[in-house]
Amino acid sequence: MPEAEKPRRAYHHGNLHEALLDAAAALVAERGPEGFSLLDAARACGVSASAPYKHFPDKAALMQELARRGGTKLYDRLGAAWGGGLPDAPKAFLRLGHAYLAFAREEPGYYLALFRPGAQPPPPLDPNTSPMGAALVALGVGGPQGGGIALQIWALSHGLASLERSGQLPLPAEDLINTGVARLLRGLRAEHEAD
Amino acid sequence: MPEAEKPRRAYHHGNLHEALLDAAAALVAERGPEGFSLLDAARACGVSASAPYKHFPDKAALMQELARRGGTKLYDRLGAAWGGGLPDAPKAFLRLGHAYLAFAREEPGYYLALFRPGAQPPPPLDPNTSPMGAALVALGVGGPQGGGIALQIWALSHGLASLERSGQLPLPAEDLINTGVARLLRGLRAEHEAD
DNA sequence: TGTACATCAGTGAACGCGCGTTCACTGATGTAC
DNA sequence: TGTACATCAGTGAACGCGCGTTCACTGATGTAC
Repeated sequence: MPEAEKPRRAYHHGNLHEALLDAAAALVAERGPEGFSLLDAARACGVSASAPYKHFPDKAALMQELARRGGTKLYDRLGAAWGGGLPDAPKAFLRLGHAYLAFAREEPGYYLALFRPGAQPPPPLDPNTSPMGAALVALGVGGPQGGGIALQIWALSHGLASLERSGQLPLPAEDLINTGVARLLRGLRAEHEAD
Repeated sequence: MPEAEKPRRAYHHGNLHEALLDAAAALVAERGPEGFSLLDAARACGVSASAPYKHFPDKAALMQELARRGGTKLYDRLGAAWGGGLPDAPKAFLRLGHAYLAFAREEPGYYLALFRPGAQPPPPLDPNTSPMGAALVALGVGGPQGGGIALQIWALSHGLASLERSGQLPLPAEDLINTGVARLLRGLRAEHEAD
């Protein structure tokens, strides 16, 4: 295998579209949403300031696409984690929480882009705009079933991810997910047994 | 009462310092942290662009002060809500969750300033920088006691507040706090009974 | 009570900067014959 | 296989803008005598 340059990007860079999104995700992860510029992204790709306009109509469109992809990525992870709810709900919910946490950790750029303050507020649980809502609905666990247990697990995971990100959690988020989800489910079961 | 102009601000505006912080809080609530300029705040106060520099060394200092005050406000609310843990822990924890939610709703500017992404990550539970940590420690419920039950209630409240803010909650956050906190505590109790 | 003066919160003009965006262009790629 | 040409992803100079910040200033306030 002679000349084993993997990216092998030509003069035309090959894939500026993807490279810009990757760069934007990295910059958002570093500096927060709104904390980066299109020129930063272009510089990170080694390309002139006007090059991005061949791939996105403007900066907002790039951010939007970043959020859209973030939604898809999260959706995929959650769907895989849920695994049809097998072998039982507690195990599946636990995997859901961990997958959520892992996404926030491993894809901070997409995570922040997805939940950036000031983002257009999507209609509640519209599968096209609210990725977690879409995931929950698709998984059949969205809405008020179980008195909102899915939403509580979601909120717990989201809250833990957010607090961990800002360095305010003195205990491992993993452990808090484990016992937290177990407690929520146990509490729910106790309600039913009380009937 | 002749000339009943309440603010009665003189030429020297009276209290630009406070007015700037109020304006900043309102602007952050509208457009998110980083989404406003010092000139916007000055304009909102009907004052020239350079006037703020008589009260804050620079923009960052204003933001910092906003976050500091947000911390104090939250701390006060939570302390009052906890009420010494009376008459019992479940009721006190429930009030804590509701107080947290109310703060995010009624003081969105301070809430966002306090948890803005990219804020300097404070050392875990340092009472000087992590207001919720300070509150929990001061209340005697911080740290790993109860397997982190306080942290889970905090994360649940934070997650619900955050998701409500972005319009992704199809059920009332109040109800989800009520049943969520009850479930967490019931689950915790069940753990102890199993011993 | 009245005058002189220090204080200090405001003004407004000016600056340098980085950003988002445009535009005419250029050079590599891919297709038609 | 070779040439002609359309395509299109890049360049780089230029623009207008709002921002953060500075500076010398001005006018109201408060205190000393």
